[in-house]
Parts: sequence; C-alpha cells; structure tokens
Amino acid sequence: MATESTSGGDPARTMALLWRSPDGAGRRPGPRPGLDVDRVVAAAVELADREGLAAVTVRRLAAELGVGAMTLYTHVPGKGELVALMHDAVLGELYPEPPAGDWRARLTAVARANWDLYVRHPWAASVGTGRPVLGPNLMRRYDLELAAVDGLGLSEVEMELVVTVVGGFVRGTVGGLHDKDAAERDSGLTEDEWWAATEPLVDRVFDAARFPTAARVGPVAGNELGGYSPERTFEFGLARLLDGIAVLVER
Amino acid sequence: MATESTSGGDPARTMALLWRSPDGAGRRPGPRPGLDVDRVVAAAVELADREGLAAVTVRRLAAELGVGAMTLYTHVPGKGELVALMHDAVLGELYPEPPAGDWRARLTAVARANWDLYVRHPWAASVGTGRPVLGPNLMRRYDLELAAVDGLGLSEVEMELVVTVVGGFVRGTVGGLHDKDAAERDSGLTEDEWWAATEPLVDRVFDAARFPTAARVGPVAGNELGGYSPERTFEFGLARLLDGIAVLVER
DNA sequence: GGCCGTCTCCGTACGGCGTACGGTACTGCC
DNA sequence: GGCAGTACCGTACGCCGTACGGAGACGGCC
Repeated sequence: MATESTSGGDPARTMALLWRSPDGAGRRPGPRPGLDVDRVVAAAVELADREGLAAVTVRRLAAELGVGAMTLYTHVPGKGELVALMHDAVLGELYPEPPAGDWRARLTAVARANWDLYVRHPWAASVGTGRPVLGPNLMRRYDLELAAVDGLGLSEVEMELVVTVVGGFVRGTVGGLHDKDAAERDSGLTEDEWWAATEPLVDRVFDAARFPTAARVGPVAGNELGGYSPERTFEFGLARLLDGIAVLVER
Repeated sequence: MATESTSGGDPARTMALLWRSPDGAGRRPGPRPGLDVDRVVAAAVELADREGLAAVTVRRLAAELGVGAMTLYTHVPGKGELVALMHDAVLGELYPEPPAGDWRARLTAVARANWDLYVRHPWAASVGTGRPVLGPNLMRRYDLELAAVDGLGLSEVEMELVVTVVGGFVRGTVGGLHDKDAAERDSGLTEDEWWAATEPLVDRVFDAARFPTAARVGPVAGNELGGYSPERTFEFGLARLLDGIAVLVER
C-alpha cells in the first residue's frame, strides 16, 4: 500500500532530527538562520494537505518558503527524512488525551482518532512503515494504543496484534479516501462526473449473464452508498471488527 | 495507501485495451508488429514482481524488451494505462474456481486468495482504486466475491460492505509486507540488520517511564513475532473479522 | 579591530523520469 | 508502382532529487 520511502542517509542524524536533540554546541559562527526544521516541516505538511504528497517537491517547497531549492538541504538531509519528519509531526496530533472508557470505547477512540488523522492528512496513510521511523510521536502512539488494550487479559502478543489489526484496517480503508482525493485532484473530475463518463463504456462490455451477482448488487449499493463510500465502510467494518475482538476478550 | 495513479488518457481507449476489444479492422498496412500489448504487460508484471513497481520505467521496460523507449507508446497509451493493464492482468489469477463451502469457508477463501495474490505481486496492493479501472478481471473478482456472501440474508448494501471491508483489511495488512520488501530492497538491509543498527539509537532516546506499556509489550512481541509479522497479523485479524461478521450473519 | 573558521544560502549541473514530436522504413491495398 | 497507414525510435523538453562548490555573514579569539 505505502509507496513513499523514508529511508536515506545517516540514521543517527535522522533520529537526532526527529527527537530534536540539541546538537551540543550553542550559537555557532555564521549567518543567522532564516529557516529552521520546524518551519520547513510545517510548510511541507501544509502543502501535502493542500495538494497531495506528490506536490511536495524540493523546488516547490523551497519556492513556497521563499528560498532557493538547495537551501532546504541545510535543514533537512534529504527528501526521505523530510517525509519522515512530516509523518511524525502529524502523529503528534493524536490523543491530546489518552483513550478512556471501557475497552470498546477505548478501541473505538483509537480507530476514530487514526481515521480522523488520515482524513486531515490523507497522504500520511501512504507513508511507508517497512522501516518505521521511530520518532517521539510514533512511540507515543504505540504506547497509548497498547495501553488502550491493556488489562483485558490478553497476552502481550495479542495486545500487539489487536493494535496492529485495527491500525491496518483503518489505513486500508482510508486508502480509499486518499485514492478518491488524488483521483479527483489530478483528473479534475468528481466521482459523479467520472461515473457519468465511464458508465456508457462499461455498458458496452458488461455482460449481466457473466457477472450476475455484480449486476444485481452493484447498482443497489452504488445508489444507496452514493458511489464508493469509505466512511460507511469504516463505520461498518469497525463495528464488525470490534464484535470479533469482543469474542476474544470476553471469552 | 495507494500512490500509483492509473488515470491518463482517453478512457475509451483504455477500456478497449483492458477488454482487448478487437478494433474492427483486420490486418492493416505497415510493418509486422514485433510486440503486442500482452508481451509488454507480461514483461512489466515480471519486472515489477522482481524489483518493485518503481523499477518499471518506460526506458527500463523497453530495454528489457529489446526495443527503444518510445516504441512502448505504440502499444500502450502511457504509463498510467500500463499500470492499469498490469493490475487487471494479475487479478486474472484470482479464483480459478469460485470460492465454495459454507459462508465462513468462502469468505476465508476470498481473503486468502487476495492475500496470496498480493504476496506474489506486492506492488499490486499499491495501485490506486480511486477510479477503479473496470477491467474484466476486476469485474469478475467483484462478482465472485459478492457471490461468496450471497444467500446469507444480508442486504445488497451489507454484501458490498462486507466484501469491501475484507478487501480493505487484506490490502491494509499486506501493505506491511510490501513495505518490508521495498525497504529491504532499497536499503539492502534485512529487518534484523536494520534493527541491530537502529536499536542503540532508540535506547539513547527511549524513556521507559514515558512509554511504560510500549516498554513492556514491545520487546515481548518483538521477540515472539520475530519483528513485525504481517502474516501473523493477517491470520489473527482475519479470525477476528470473521467472528465479527458471524455476529451479523447469525443474528 | 582584524582575522579565521564555520555556517547559511544557493546557482549550476547531472542523471534520472514521462512523453510530445517528427522522421524513417516497411507493407497491404488499389 | 504508388500511396496510405503503421511500427519503430532519436531527439528534446520540462520535471525530479541532489552533488558540488562558491559567496557572504558572523562568533570567537588574538
């Protein structure tokens, strides 16, 4: 699912940036910086929210900040690290308060908080997690989400699996939202307009006898859900998933 | 989640290619074609399986086929359409036989078939679905998966939602696998090597008092699962999801 | 006060990408 | 035999990320 890599240069440098570790020395000689990591990252997040992660190019971002392209490399080692910093930055929006209530309320809060985050920052769902960038906000999320399933009599492994499954479900489902946004942005067509243009083409090839169930269900679902509806899918799927976890928890 | 767009040129041309509609005329004047769509798509799929979707560039693919870069444009309108054709092509591997058995067996078969497909073709999980490319194999999948949840007393909308949720879960979970592959490929480090290099950096900043649950669960889960384990997540999550769907079906 | 070393900023350039355009050579039909 | 339509593809354009090196600002030291 995720396509945007975050790997790149020196991991120690990346970690230092993520945790904003002071580099030891105080004011050094040289001109006063006109820019800092936080401003760069904030502008990048804002740009990605507005026009998608693909619009965040070094030149574009630099122009938006009113500096030359290569200036960004003074503050950030490279594009990969920038994306990592953006990702950890938006994760910082999660859980102003830790999830509370009974386990079902807590897990619902976890799912909904992640969903809302990805709605605000759709690009964030496509940041690769193959080598998780272990920033402070990712750590905090991991900790709070595990805490949300603590004390239920689950083993450590089960706790980890529950959290991962819920997270994977949210990411998988929100991916549809992200795709819709991206498609609308770079085709300039709303879903209705697209379907109006596509339907006649489908009719020409679609054989109801060959796809009987699709022919019966597709139109009904399409009408009732108003096309593909990630929100409905999220609500429905979350309810099913929680019912399934209940079987495990309340056994 | 998905980042690879498939949009682009004339939808009618794309549909004709996907459905391999004969274009009416027989042999036309001109040199004998040395290449056709199927060979291009097959080579692209093979290359993507081997080195990831990012390795499928027009120049690279053309070189692999022993032709000039621009030659590909004779057979395929553009990169977007190529990806669409690749996607529909691998979907053709699904369901040599329709899922059979009771509903739980059928839905398990659906989930596992998609999982196996994405294991064979990890890049396929990152092909955007914002404007689904309505090829014959996507249609067939949609039809067969809906049929797998037919006759359970679910409404049309519920049928669609169940299928979408299961699909979203599989895609979301397999995303982890894809990320791992991609990260290993372009960092050259296995997960163990990466963790060995990263752990000391984490220890320097990680504060067990600040993240108590993570400090307790993380190491246990890490050891027992051998790092992040998408396979275990899939098995565990599928069991929970089916239990939850059972509550709906057997109400 | 002057110098040195370091830092910020950034112009230029390189090798990639997708693909528009136009040219060339081949071939089926009249 | 000529023509029209096709397959192939060299060149070029505007993007991308970023390596490299130079210019100018500034703190610390003498």
